[in-house]
Amino acid sequence: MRSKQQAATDLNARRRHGRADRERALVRAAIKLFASHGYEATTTREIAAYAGCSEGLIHRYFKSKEGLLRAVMSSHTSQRMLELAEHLPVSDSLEEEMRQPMYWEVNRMWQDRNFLRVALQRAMLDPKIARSVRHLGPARLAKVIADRLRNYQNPLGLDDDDIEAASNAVSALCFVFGFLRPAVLGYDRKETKQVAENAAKIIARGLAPAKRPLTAQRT
Amino acid sequence: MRSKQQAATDLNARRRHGRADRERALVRAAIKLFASHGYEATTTREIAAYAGCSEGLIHRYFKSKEGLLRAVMSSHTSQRMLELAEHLPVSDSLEEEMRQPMYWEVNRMWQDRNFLRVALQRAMLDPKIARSVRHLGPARLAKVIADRLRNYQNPLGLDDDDIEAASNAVSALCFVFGFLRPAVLGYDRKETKQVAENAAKIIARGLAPAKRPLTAQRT
Amino acid sequence: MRSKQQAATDLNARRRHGRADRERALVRAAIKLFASHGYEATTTREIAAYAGCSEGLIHRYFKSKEGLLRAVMSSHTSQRMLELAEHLPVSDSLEEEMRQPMYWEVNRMWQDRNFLRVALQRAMLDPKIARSVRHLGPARLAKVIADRLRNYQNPLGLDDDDIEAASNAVSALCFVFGFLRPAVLGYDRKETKQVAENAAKIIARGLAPAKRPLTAQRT
Amino acid sequence: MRSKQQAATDLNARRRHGRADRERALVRAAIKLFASHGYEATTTREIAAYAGCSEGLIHRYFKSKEGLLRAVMSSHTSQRMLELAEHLPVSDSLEEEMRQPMYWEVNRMWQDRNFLRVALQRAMLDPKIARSVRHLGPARLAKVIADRLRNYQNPLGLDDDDIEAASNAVSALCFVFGFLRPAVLGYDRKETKQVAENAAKIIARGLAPAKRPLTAQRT
DNA sequence: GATGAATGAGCCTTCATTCAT
DNA sequence: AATGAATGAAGGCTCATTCAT
Repeated sequence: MRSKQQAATDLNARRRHGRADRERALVRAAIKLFASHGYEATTTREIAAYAGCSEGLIHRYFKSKEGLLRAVMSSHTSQRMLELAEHLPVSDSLEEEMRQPMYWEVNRMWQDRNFLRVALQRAMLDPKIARSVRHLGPARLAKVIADRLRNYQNPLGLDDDDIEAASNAVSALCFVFGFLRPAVLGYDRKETKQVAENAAKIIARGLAPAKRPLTAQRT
Repeated sequence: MRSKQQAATDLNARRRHGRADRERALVRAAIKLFASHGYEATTTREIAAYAGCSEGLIHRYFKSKEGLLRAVMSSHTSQRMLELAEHLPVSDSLEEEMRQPMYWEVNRMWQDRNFLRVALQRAMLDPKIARSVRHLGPARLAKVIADRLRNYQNPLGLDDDDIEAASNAVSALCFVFGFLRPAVLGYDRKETKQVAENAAKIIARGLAPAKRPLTAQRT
Repeated sequence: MRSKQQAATDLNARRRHGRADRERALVRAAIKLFASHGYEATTTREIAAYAGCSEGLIHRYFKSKEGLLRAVMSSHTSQRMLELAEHLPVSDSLEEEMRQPMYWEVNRMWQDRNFLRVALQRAMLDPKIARSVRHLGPARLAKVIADRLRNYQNPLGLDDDDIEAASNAVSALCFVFGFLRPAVLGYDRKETKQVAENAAKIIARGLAPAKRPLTAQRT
Repeated sequence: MRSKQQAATDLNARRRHGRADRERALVRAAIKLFASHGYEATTTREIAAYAGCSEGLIHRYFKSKEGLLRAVMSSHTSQRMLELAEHLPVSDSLEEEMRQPMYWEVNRMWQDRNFLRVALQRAMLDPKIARSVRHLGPARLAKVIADRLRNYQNPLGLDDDDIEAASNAVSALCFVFGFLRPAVLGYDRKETKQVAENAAKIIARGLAPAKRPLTAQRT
């Protein structure tokens, strides 16, 4: 037989669980609708309807429409940080060191394209959001790549500015070919991925121009 | 003494001029305000006040707020097309062939940053605008660069896929380092320009990797 | 102690009641204001204020100002149809057969004068409303009177065209003396009623000219 | 050779003529458009376009939109007063005494239906207009008929209340069958005219029911 | 806690009126 | 005197937010 207290705990758990579910549903609905119609043009009623719950909940859970937007923004920024570095195996060529994170990131951007649309929209209007996007977005990938290249640096003697430039360039290419072109401008996704890959190769070649080809070909 | 006809012409000219001035003022105000607050959050009153004329004029000239947006969109798309190719001198190195259009474009993007914010905003919400941005935006620069590289191709024997990838990569870098990072995410502009330039160098090197070293070795 | 179900029922009832009350209040306010200022010149704000509720409710309940007008139009047209025929007792003289419906109708028109003003206004501007007014308005009363006269026809041998003309004439007199003159043109109501009654007598006499005088003389 | 003064006079005449023409055109346009769309829903721009002149003229000539309405109202009320009585020949039967003015009036109402629509619209909204319509409208015809009947009275010994009732009834029938039913409610015009005529006959018969038969019997 | 009906501030738009030419 | 471009007040309608149930 369960104690009263335990029953209450269960109830709270259920409640909290119910609440967490609804919150997630609302955030997901908001991402979807903000992404396609824009934040301003999306009504709280639409969001509630899409999430399958009542309009008032938005204000209970998130205080306001803007609060929901804040929840949307923090829903993705927190967890994605660490995923990248951990999931990537070390590879044995410079080209692979660039291609692998790029591949991973291009796919992630496609998955998160709705969130990215919202984030980009708002970053253009709100400097505060712009700042957080700046730290969590391009810098993240560039840092990971730069670290990898630096690990590669010693034997090859890569220039530090070159590492900086190359890693940031790859980060930029991920954004453009992984998100902007296919998800916003309607480019064919396979083609953009291919172009991105080719571009990565060229950059890798440019980073250590004499290295691979010469040694490889000469031997 | 002025003839009647001339007076009438002057009158028409003045009137048309007055109207054209006001239209331009409204379009400029709209670009500025749409860019900073977003299209939806900008009220027609604000636009009229910022442009220094009455609200009704927006509807007289542009039919509706959306009509003003259309005017905004076509205000930049029409003329910029041809400017790029014509203003650039031919240069004697591959690196220069890439750096020059990039330099030109990065500066242009900074000048047009407000317009670009509006265009990007709307492209994310309206597939029709997305399509026109796609054709007038990235494709334009990539084409110019690709043509230049192709002129360079014969003596060097550049691969066609490489040209495609490199020119599109440079186009992407222009967007990110010329607009997105400095104008949206608040990066320092000089730094982004430097990174862009370095990246262009790397790409140029990567495009013709055997070039400098090989010729050097050949001699 | 009331059961949960009953409480819920009460709640629904109260809610539905509350809504029905507000709807009626809005429709009544609209009739009153449309009648005195005209449909176009009446603002939704005025209507809401007069009805004692908020402006947004008009659009929630009736979709638009025009929707409220439609509600106004159907608020009276539906129920009045059958009332007339059923409430009138059969009488024993031709004159009474005409006077009774006329009396009933003249009073009804006065009661509904505001609605009639709105209906007449809109019928002049909207052929669709004109059509419905035509079927529900003059035709209704004329039909009732004609039926009564036809029941009287056999013993008297009334001409069918005469019945048609007389019943339509009475219907017209009701409109003019029951509504137009007192409610629109500001005639004294008692006088117009008296004139209507006298006119009805004349028509009754004209319908069966030899009838009454002859029988009167026979006694 | 014409003197300077005469030339100026001609010019004034032409000018005044031009102005009078334009005024008439504006009034006619206003009647047409007020009648079909209503006063409020008709824009001054539409009126000016329909009349073929500029919008500003309305305010120059009539001071305001309402001033144009006043001009519309007085454009018909002044001249129609006297026409009726003068154009009708004396007839030799009671029935003809009623049918002739009715015929005349029913046709006139059809011709003036647009003006009548405007007048009726405004009379419902503005007591001042209602009063003038009341004096110029129903009273006019009723008076003419009553006078005619009174001329007929002496030999027949008609009751004064009957004359009052009958003439007002005919006036009412003219309005309903000459204007309201055909021009507002969309009834077939020929049918309404026929019904009106038949009703007039019945009233004539009712006015002097015993006349033909009774006098025959009395002798 | 959850609901959704009610609120009202504020938007886009229209249009009578003014005024410079 | 005539034009029609410019004005700005006010209307219908939407929608984030509140609150009674």
